Amino acid sequence: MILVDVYTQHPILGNQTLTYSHSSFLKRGIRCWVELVNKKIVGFVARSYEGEVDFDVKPIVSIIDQSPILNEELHQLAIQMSYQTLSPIIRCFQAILPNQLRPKSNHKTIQTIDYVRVKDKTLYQTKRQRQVLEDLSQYDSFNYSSALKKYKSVLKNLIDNGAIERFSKVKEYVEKDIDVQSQNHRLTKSQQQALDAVILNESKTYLLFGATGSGKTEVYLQLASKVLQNKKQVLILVPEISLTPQMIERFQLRFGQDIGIYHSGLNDQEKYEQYLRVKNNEVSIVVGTRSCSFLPFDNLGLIVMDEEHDPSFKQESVPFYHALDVCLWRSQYHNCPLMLGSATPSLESYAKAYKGVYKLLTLPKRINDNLPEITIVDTSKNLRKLEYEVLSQELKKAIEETLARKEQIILLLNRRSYSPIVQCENCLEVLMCPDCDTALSYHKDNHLYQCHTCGYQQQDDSCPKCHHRASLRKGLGTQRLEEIVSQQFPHAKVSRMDADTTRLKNAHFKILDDFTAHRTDILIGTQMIAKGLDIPNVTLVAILKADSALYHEDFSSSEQAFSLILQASGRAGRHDKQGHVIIQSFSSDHYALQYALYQNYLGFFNQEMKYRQSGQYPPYVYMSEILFSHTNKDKALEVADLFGVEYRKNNTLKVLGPVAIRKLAKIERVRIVVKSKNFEQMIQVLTTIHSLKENKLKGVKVVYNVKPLHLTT
DNA sequence: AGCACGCCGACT
DNA sequence: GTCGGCGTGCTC
Repeated sequence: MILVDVYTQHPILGNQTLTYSHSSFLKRGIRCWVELVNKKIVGFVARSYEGEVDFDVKPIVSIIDQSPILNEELHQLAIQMSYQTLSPIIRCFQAILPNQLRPKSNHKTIQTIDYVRVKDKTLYQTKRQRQVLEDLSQYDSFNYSSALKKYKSVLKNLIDNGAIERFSKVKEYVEKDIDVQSQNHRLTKSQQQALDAVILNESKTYLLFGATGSGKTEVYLQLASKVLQNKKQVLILVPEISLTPQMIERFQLRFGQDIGIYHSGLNDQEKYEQYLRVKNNEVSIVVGTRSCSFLPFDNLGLIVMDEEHDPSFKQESVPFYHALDVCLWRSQYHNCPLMLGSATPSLESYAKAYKGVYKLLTLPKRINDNLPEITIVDTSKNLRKLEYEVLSQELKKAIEETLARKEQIILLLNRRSYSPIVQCENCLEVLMCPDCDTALSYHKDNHLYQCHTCGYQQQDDSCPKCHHRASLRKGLGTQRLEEIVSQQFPHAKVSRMDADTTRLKNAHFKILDDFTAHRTDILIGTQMIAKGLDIPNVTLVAILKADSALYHEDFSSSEQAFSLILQASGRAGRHDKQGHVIIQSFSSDHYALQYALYQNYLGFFNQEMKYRQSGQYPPYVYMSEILFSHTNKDKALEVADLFGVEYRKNNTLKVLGPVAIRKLAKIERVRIVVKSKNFEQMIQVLTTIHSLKENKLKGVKVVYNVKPLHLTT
């Protein structure tokens, strides 16, 4: 009997396969329909062989693919990723494949378009039919629905006769015509040095360290055109929000239509079209976000990861991979350089560059030599005043002056909603989400109390404790900030960009477009507007609660705050105009703010590395987070304890926890953190203990977040 | 995850 | 004697 082992999308089966029978051998990586407890699900062939088993095997229902849908490289990558992230391999396949091809049970069908073509020109009965055949024989193929509109029933008759054949093809990307701009792009001396330092056809990682506006993009562009001349492919990864129309345009103008763009604004079909263009070698340069790191290039010559420090490169769900690890792996496989670029590199990357693991390339100063002036306003003095000022006197004055000069302003506040805390006016009880350990936020636009972690909303504002009205709205969110700014500056046009206003497809493009075209004066937003924007007329950027990132104590909170301020200040005065940055903060003497004030990355790096060393945090150790979840807290704790005891038996690991953390959508969660000096060893210990104890889980779900960027709260 | 099996209390 | 509560265990 021919047996086939398949991976299936099944929550409890980790990397175990199920065995089915089939009439012939199947190559690994072929998808098929199989039956599992009366349900038809998609399976992914792991291996097939001749053999017998002692249980009843069911036959494979049907085969989906004629040939494997993952090439050898991506198959190996999936195996590696599954090992390093401790995630089921099927989840890695899913991450690698475009949604349309994912081995789930409910995948959508791939869109096809129907065409007609002439098969036999002699098969006509009427004059009209002869005419139609004559018309259509001019084309290799003709769109079916437009042919039907044109020829109506004559076409149908000809199809019935067999004179015309109807067939379908997968819907394909239609190439756009773009004029290529062939100007002379002069490089500065340091840009040229950076460009010359990169060795093509060799797997090496470079860190291009340069402030915003120092011309990193031009280095990428010139490097890319060198690689394209060698007939190799280029992958450029950017954070989602940096993929603005201006950025896309810049690449398109340089390389013409031979470029793929991949962002979250595309739907599954559009993403699949881009995927096919890469697979069929129709495109040799792609600019896109995290998921692009898996595109099926067969001859990569360069990978660029812009804004390398950006947390959006790490996926915050299973398989919790970091695009940087994927890029490192692919750079080795294709023997090509990997270039990381940032003004505020992650501590880990800069430390590697410092040690010589990565080659450090520095772009020293802004092209126009015009750094913004940064001011810190200490709002802790304000606190004691009766009326707490949202906008300090200094900030108000700066806004007025900027508006008077007809220049634009960005206000950053890392909290959406109108007010993030709602209290009962009688007993001061805070309104909480019934399903999560999260306070409800008040949204003024729809008068709803919403939970930002699970999406729960309610209209009722009665206190669950004393049934009085909960009408004390405390704290400041972007909605309220928008209201205050509009009141204080009635002549300014204000717009807001946060998760609430960008929910609709392409909504953020529109908001940014209006701001770029100066149809709005003041843009208020959460940190999504801190990155990538390049608007010449913005000369004032203010961060309203710069230390909010420093509050939730986490090993990386200083790094996040420092990077946010420097990224945001990079938005101010990027061209000939003098920029100004105002930072409002309660803890103005914090070193992250002080080093940001002087734009001193190296100073911050050195101080932060001391803290990381004394606390034994990354990059001095490798860290993993293990999350246990169940509706019942005691059950989750019990299983976590079991794992914790095993971890502690291994003296190469430092183990923290287990501790119960915030409940999320009725699911109780328990966390263990382990640290190790040796990455490989850490993975092996976690893997061994997992296989030892996985039969003791009893419904408790375990997920691993290897090398988390921050701890789960 | 679902779904069947199974062992104990409340009820026609 | 039966209906149904949900604890336990399996899925090729």
